[in-house]
Amino acid sequence: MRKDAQRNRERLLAAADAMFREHGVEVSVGEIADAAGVGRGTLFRNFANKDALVAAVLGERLSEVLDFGRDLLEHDADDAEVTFTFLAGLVARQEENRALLQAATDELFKAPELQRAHIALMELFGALLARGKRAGAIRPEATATDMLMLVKGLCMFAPVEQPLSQDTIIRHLDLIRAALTTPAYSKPLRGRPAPLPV
Amino acid sequence: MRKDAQRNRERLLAAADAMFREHGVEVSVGEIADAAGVGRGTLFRNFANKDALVAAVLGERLSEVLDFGRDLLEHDADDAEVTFTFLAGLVARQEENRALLQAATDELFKAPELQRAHIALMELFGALLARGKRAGAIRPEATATDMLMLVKGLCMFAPVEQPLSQDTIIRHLDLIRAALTTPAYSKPLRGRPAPLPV
DNA sequence: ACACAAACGGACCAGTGGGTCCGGTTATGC
DNA sequence: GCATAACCGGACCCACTGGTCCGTTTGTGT
Repeated sequence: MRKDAQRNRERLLAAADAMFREHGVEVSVGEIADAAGVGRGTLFRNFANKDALVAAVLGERLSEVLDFGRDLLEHDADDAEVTFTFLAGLVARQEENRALLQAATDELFKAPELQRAHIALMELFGALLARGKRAGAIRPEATATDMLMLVKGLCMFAPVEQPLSQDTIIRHLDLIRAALTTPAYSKPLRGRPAPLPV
Repeated sequence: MRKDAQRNRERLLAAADAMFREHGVEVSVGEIADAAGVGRGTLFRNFANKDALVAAVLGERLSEVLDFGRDLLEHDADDAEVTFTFLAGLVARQEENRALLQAATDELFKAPELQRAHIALMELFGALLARGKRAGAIRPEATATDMLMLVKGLCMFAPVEQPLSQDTIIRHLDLIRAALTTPAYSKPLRGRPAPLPV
């Protein structure tokens, strides 16, 4: 592979990533190519079609999340809290990834590379929950799927163009906590009046 | 207003409703007009633009939900459970409305008619929760906004084309219940192994 | 029955999307 | 430094979208 080719591929990935974060996955391939400073032709030579590009970027993001979670699993000693530490961290950097997660349809996950990532993610969730359960902090019946649901709910809550307020995020994290926590460990939600407009 | 005009308007609303349910709010106006058996011109004479059509249908759906909730509020005596009865009912007919709810952006809610509906919805949520709290079943800090978040999370969980399995729905309802319920009232989630594929 | 406004519907428009193609350019092995 | 294949980029293509326009049809009041 010629090195200019590789450089262009990286530029494309970086540009796509940036555009997806900012404008959602709907941005046109043209805009991405422009942002990367290459022609459309180059884009399609590197990625068979737009979905392939999305999948590639999503794959990168997922592996970051996996790294983060595994690191936590290895170095965080607090069994009762790891899950929530993880979720908080996830959400902190989630604002950037919301667009991708929203685009993460089943269709996209047919790519074998992403399938592996997904399985790995579920295993990670399982491992985190297991520690919480061992400590008696997480309901024994809670599953990795539950956790995925809750996180997805947060990501999907609003369209990408409408960034989530800090308030919304905190509130949502509290809800997730309440849903997963064992009664003995449950803390009251932060009380706050409900603002009427969405 | 000529009566054929009115008939066409109703046909359009019905067709739009059906198409939105089945294919999501992305269907083109052309398809909607075709399904209604009228020309595009007729569509745009009744609704200034596509958003107006979506808003009109969404308004109808919302008012159904409001009716359902208010009825429950009036006739269901079980304070501790009304909220969950409502949610279960909502979700039962939610499969049909998911597309609309997913399309319910802030942009859309600028229509004053929808703004009123939204406020009414929040008041309904508030009233339902209030009864639960009175019975000690709902966490006192839970707000209408929380409830909206949880419901939205369920609706947004997957794209419209991918119908939610009964399993997913039940599971999600359990999570919502866990998140809103007071420890004293909490029941264990239905335990079920986590299927790996999304 | 008739006249006429109201309503119709589909041809049409401009804009935008993903994806292709090919004449020119550039890195690389010799 | 040269030949050559890999690689480039943007002009181009077609499908499709929301929205407009206008010649034709149709309901309705008299």
